[in-house]
Amino acid sequence: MPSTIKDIRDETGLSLATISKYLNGGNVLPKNKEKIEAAVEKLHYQVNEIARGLVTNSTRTVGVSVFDVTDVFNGIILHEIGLQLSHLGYGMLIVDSSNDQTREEKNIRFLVNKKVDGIISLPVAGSSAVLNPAFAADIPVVLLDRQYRDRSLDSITLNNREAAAGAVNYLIESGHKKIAVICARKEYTGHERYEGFKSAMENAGLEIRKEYVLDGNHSMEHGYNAMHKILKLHDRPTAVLSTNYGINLGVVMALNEAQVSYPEDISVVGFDNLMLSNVLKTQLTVMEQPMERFGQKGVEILMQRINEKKENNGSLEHDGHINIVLSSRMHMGGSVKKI
Amino acid sequence: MPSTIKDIRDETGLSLATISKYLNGGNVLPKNKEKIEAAVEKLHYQVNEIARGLVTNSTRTVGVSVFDVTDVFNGIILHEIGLQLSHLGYGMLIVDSSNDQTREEKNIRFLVNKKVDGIISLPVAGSSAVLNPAFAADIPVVLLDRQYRDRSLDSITLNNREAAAGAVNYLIESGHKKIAVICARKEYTGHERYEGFKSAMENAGLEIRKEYVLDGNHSMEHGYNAMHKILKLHDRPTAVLSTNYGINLGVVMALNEAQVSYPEDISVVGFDNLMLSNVLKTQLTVMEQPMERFGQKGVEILMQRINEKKENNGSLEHDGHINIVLSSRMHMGGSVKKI
DNA sequence: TTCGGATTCTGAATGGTTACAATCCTGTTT
DNA sequence: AAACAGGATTGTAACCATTCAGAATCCGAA
Repeated sequence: MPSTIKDIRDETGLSLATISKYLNGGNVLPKNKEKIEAAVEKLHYQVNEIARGLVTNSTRTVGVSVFDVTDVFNGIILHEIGLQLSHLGYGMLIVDSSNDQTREEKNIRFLVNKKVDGIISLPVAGSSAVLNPAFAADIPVVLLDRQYRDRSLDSITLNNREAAAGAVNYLIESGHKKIAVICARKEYTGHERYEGFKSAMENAGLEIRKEYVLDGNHSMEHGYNAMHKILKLHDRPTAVLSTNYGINLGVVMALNEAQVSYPEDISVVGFDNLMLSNVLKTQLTVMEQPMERFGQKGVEILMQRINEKKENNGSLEHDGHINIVLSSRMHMGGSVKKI
Repeated sequence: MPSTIKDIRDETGLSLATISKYLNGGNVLPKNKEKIEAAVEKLHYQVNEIARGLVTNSTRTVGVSVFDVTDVFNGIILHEIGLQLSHLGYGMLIVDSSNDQTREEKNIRFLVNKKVDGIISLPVAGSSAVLNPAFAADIPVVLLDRQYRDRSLDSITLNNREAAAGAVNYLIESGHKKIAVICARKEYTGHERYEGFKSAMENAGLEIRKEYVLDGNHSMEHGYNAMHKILKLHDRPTAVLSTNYGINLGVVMALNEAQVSYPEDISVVGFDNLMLSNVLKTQLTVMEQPMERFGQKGVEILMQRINEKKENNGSLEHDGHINIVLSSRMHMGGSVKKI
């Protein structure tokens, strides 16, 4: 039903090659250019991307694998990636692993089958072996937010350790010594941030008390429960570091519910603001991630790899990997008291 | 680099047609079956979906257009759609409109260009004209969550009016007469829910006071500000209806901050629970949407249309449209006081 | 031998791109 | 003025990986 390049040929009397050339930005005589344009207009012609993809061996589509679509963080990054890609005329095929590595493996295989030009992965974690099908097919991959411990790959991550350490140092400078952390050590970023917390405490010669380390996962629920536990301690810390947005939310809810106010009764430093910031009477002091930069840089590096591959005639090899480490910045709220 | 069906031919000595037939489930002699399987194994052959798509004129990909990827509601629905599609061997091409109709129009065009087999749209709103390219290309479309006012299309929606009316009736049965609503009348679901509120009030012969209708958008911020406004009224309502999850969040935060407790000081009925439910000491009574059903039904109806189209060999015509209206159910929390 | 069902093969088709050959055109040389 | 060089434009035909009618072949039974 939709018109093809052959209809344009019949309409203009030109050859397929000439039309194709013009459609791809080549030079043709002015009068032919007009003929083609008129025919395209008249027949509502649109290039068939599938057919084009078959011969050029490229789909102008990148696969994006996320560990959890329902996560706000993922949402924001997807948004930015989609924006960047659409500027470049690329589409994105999104697959969701629901934090399940088996699913992730299937998803990667699926993307490879769909012949995506590249893959951006916000990995579940675990082993980089899930990416093997992509490597076997010479499809460039860029990691976002998390890295693998067993293999070095192109990646964009946050300076998680420095960020957490910075937050802790700020608390220390403000006079705090008894500092608790609500964290998720088994998650990649959670682990890194805990390590940052730890080294800052150690550098300052401060004790890390066992009951001040509330380990769980990056969720509102964990933040809420952990904060309640902290409030019940006979020897309360004077400050708390929350290592994730979900945890922030839970912390604030628990504080409100217990009618404990910050920074008067306890100081809080969190990670990421998002919509929370619009609502609180006293804004939280948080380490902010440059969310949009994740998406932008991810697309940028991936495109670089895709182009390199084209120049190498399809072979994907380069020496070494690009690891971009984004800086967080401290957003000053009013949730830390000087003591 | 990856092996093609021709490599299988060279390996087995069979013809392309026979191999293709077997690969698509046809009958071949046992010895040939073995040969093919061995060759496939040896060469790691995978069908090239692009080439197959070119000739079968189907991509086994559906386009999903969402009004905002960063919205939790969208995230959950995407998750479910992805799950269903992957069971069927379909992929999803997600495009994000950021609540911008111009972008939505571009996105639809993009999906059409990518030759998706069908489109599921959680529309921004406005005019159904944005879908014209899809109709022109005979691509089936199913609407989720929202409908257009200017054209009837296949859709899955919630019984928004009944849901809101049910919530209000429950408040009325509990003895409330002064009921406020925090809503978003310019959004599709918000409008419907407000209408439900209105008719329930009118049926009960209750007055809708202007200062009890807090109109804005479906956001935490609006819920927060509106609740604060309500608390400042000299003649406070005894109950509040929140028409959206974001609003719920803001309402709870405002109440906590003002140290007004529910249901003692004021009763609250909301929409949707999500992670909020894990956290509150007193759970909110809410109208719950069957989120997963949106995704499931959406995929189901779309597949039905795709198959109908195949049977009609390529023509997309059917008499009438399917409108599935999902029922919400009331989740009893403890946020409503009998008075 | 013939018939007929099952299987296999041939070759066209899908909608484009692209290397290379052919043609056109203009300006320069003889 | 004719011949020619050479760059720009156009056309021819192969190719991409697959599917699918329809023709050809095979094989066992009658």
